[in-house]
Amino acid sequence: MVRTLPNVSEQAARFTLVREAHKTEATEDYVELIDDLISVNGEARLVDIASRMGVTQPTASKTLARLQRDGYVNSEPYRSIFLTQMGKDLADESRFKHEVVFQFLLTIGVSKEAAKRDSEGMEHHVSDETLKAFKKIIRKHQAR
Amino acid sequence: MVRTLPNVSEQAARFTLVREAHKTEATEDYVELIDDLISVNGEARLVDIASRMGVTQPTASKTLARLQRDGYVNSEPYRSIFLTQMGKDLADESRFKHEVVFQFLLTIGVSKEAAKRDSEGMEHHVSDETLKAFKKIIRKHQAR
DNA sequence: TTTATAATTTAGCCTTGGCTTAGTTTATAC
DNA sequence: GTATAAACTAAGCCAAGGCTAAATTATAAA
Ligand SMILES: [Mn+2]
Ligand SMILES: [Mn+2]
Ligand SMILES: [Mn+2]
Ligand SMILES: [Mn+2]
Repeated sequence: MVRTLPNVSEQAARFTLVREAHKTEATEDYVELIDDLISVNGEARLVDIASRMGVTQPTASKTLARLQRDGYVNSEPYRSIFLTQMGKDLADESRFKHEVVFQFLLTIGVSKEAAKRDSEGMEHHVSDETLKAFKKIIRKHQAR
Repeated sequence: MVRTLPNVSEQAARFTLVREAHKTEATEDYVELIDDLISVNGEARLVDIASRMGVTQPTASKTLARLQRDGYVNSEPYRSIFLTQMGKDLADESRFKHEVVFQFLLTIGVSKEAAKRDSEGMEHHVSDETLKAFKKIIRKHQAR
């Protein structure tokens, strides 16, 4: 039972914000993965990006073309993928947020598997304020 | 710095799961809103659904046609929207999950505005296990 | 060094979920 | 009871992000 409805424009603004977040999700997940591949494998190949994202190679290829168009990556045809400075910055930021959410879930007693799964989606919808609250709780827990 | 990469198929499965969640997001948000409109206004009109979702009427109309096709709502042309039993069940489930996430954020000290904003996105990526952990913390906090 | 395999791209298809513009129906006001 | 306004639908466009099938390029093996 809902007795009152939220303010129309504020509710609309929230849904709009979630839609904005969805637009940047693919970008964040891709640059984070590319950065991980580079740091572990020395390079990021399309075949690995595709298999780790769980999509076909043509799908990954098309997404990477968008990322290149938008200035996050660059690459020569048939060669591996590099991050631009902008891409590297976004990767670092995304990984940090992802890690905080993951560690937070572990801290409140969620299993490692569930924490991995849920943080992959939640990370894109956590504001700086909420992230700060998460960090505080992680810190408090570590200090015991 | 990432020293090791996660298992390929497990990582892929997590991304696939997030993509699955995205597919049901619109449905969950719509049926929850429709149910709220019915319980407060007595009926759910397209014009209100559109303005509260922050989209144009044609966009809402098309989405509702999909929901009808998929068995969540029904309606006659130019008339208000009704939930099927399946739609009502999903609305209840969605609202409950949404409410738990919202209350949880308040509990850990996030402001009401940020909690409203973040819960609108997070709700769709929270597993039953995480939801249980959230509920436990809310309960603990209420008991003081 | 040729040949086979693996990686990548190209082309073309689909659904979702946005939009605008224009037409139709319903409700309201006079 | 008719005119106007509001609500809704129809048509058509677009981008993102999935897919398959086929062509191309690069790499590895014989
Ligand atoms: Mn991430
Ligand atoms: Mn993610
Ligand atoms: Mn909700
Ligand atoms: Mn939502």
